Amino acid sequence: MSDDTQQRLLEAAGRVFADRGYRDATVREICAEADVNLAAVNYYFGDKRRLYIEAVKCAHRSMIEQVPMPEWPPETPPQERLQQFVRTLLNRMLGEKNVGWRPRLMLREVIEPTEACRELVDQYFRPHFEILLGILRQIVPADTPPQVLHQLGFSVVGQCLFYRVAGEIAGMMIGPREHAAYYSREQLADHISRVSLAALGCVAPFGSVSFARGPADPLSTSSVGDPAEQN
Amino acid sequence: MSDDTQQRLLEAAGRVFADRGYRDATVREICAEADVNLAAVNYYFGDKRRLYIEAVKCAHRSMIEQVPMPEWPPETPPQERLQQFVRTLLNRMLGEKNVGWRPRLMLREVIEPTEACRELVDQYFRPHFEILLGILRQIVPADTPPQVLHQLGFSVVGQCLFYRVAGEIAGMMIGPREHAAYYSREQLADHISRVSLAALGCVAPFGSVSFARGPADPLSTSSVGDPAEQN
DNA sequence: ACTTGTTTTATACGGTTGTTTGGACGGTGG
DNA sequence: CCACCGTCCAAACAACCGTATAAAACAAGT
Repeated sequence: MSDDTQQRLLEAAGRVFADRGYRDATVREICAEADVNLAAVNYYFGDKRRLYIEAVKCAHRSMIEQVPMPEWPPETPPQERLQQFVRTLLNRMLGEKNVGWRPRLMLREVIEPTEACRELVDQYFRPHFEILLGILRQIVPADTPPQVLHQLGFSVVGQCLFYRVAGEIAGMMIGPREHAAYYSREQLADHISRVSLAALGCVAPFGSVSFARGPADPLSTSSVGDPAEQN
Repeated sequence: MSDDTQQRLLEAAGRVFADRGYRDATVREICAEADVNLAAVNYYFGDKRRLYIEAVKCAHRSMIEQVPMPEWPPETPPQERLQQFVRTLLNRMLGEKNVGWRPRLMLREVIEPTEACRELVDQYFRPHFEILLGILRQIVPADTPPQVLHQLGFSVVGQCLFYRVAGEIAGMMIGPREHAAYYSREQLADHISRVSLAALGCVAPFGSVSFARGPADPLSTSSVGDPAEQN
């Protein structure tokens, strides 16, 4: 039964690559973690590089089925879809309880793409980005140029990615108490959804007060009126 | 004069560490780049790790004076300040013409903080974040809770950070033509400012047309959006 | 039981790494 | 002139890396 050791090797490789990086991770440590012989990596994958590539593929494959995208009934309003999309995205990026190494491994691939990257883009990132674009298309005017739509998508994704990339730094800046009280995944997802929907004009903006008394701008006066928020 | 070789060593270390990573960068390559003897790193810094720490400090120190924050006259409207802040942030993150290694080095430190990190937070990130918070405070209502303000700041920073972290992937997804046409720093800064200001209610939101003439949408008034709810 | 093919093991090899060392060089004060 | 001191250099060191190999263990068909 080679399937067992091969699978165990893939998972151990994913873990070690994720928190040591490609060069820092040694095949010896990976094999020790997987409890297989040192030569197994050469026997099954031939190479450290090919082991890495397969580990990345395996990681993203099992992450898809771990946190699947929600299925919406056809009449679900786009605002609700966006909110749930953000929630799912954040859950994937921050990782589930004991598989936190998977998103970390993918993040490394995002920051400096290797050979495993193109497949990751085609099979993982682009399909999900298309879902997001589909949601946004239902919200913005029909004549919105595609590049604007794309950058809107990147704005949503970027807000989520921030807490994966700089979460530790953010925690340092606000202190542990505020972090513990206001940075759960649900709270973050709610905030990001609200910012995005406000930018899209679906919910009330954050600073409507100073907007109400701003300079007479034909664009802004004709837009969203004022949801009675006069604090 | 040791000061010369020491400084040259620091800069070369910054460059090599930035695009090779800590472990991948060899002291041999650093010394070759700096055109000094291999033993110099041990003579001046004692250790590879301490050389790295000093290189990070040196990098962020010289980056501050490279792209300074704009000085605003006291009556500058916060909208304009935010726009220029985003522009500066983006310029720093994507790097100036021939010093692109500095932000890359700092990004590595953000993603997995080491010993040099706390100093970076105290001297670099927090002061600039405070500037951003000061701008936002002038826009949102006075009774906005601090944690909401902080997360608004993170939403702005996150949108910028995205193009530093995932810029390559983004380029893969949209194709080289759209990237060349719409992803200059000025265009990205304008987009991010517009999204942020729209979320804050300072400019018209993106979906105002479809929002204004759309069917009486129950969501925008009752379900998701009503700002009466407080978390 | 013997052969055949697959999987696992122990061990070895060449190369690269960070670090150390002993001394050469070149000014400076006595 | 000489000893001194900070700086630099070439060479070497021990440790560890990825990879290769040959033999052992195993499974299964005949």
